[in-house]
Amino acid sequence: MHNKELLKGTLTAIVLKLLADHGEMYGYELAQKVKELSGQKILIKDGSLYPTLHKLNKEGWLKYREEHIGKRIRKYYFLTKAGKTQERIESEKIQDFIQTLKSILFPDFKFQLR
Amino acid sequence: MHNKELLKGTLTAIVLKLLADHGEMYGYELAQKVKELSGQKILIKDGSLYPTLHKLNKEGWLKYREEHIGKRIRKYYFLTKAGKTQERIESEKIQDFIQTLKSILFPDFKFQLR
DNA sequence: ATTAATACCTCGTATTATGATGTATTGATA
DNA sequence: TATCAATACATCATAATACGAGGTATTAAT
Repeated sequence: MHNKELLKGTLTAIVLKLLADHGEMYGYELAQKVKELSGQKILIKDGSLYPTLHKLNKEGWLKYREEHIGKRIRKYYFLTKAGKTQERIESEKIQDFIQTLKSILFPDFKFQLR
Repeated sequence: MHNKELLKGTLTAIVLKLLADHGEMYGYELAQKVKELSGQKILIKDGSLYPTLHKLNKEGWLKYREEHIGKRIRKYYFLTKAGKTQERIESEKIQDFIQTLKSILFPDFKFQLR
């Protein structure tokens, strides 16, 4: 994504959504999935991802279990009950945001269905 | 808009787009128009608007003429040639951003037309 | 007379993704 | 076997940007 500022406020929703869709995932895997789904346009950096995962964990929206792959550690994150609720809230927020943005930037399509 | 962070990076595009659509407008009018078009969801604050207008002016994307309404001053802003070009660039960026976001958050609608 | 709306402005603050930096393992390849 | 890319985690200072707080002043409404 060329303009980094546009991504502000979206990372929480993205992480919650991916975990909702794919069950448990580890950090590196999440970043790869975002890259894949976005057609290499959104490249989540570790500097963003890990602090976000820690924050969401602190909020009580996700937990993790550690898995030892050889000598390497993976932390598989999964949504809590509260996290599943929050995922719906966040997704709705983004959808509403998109609609609102469109109403200003593309007002010609005022009556589009989605 | 509930989440302020989501608006980050959109204000430039919004201002350029409104001026492209409506010709010259003054600051206060721009804020009102955004409020109206967004169904009162986006309330641009003076603390954001005026610095942005000054920045865009500095970039050479818009100029203004002053009009004296009684003892009150209005600054009517309008796009320069460069500003019109930039407006298209910014709008495209936002549209691309929206598509990319959708591809992650609403992947079910992968083949939607818009 | 008082208040809300209009109309402009500046500056410090909060938020958040990133860049820089670090540690370490594993797989590929020359 | 040495080197490099990819994997996998982490922390912290920085940059960008909308906002809040504060300011000045005019005009319309009550």
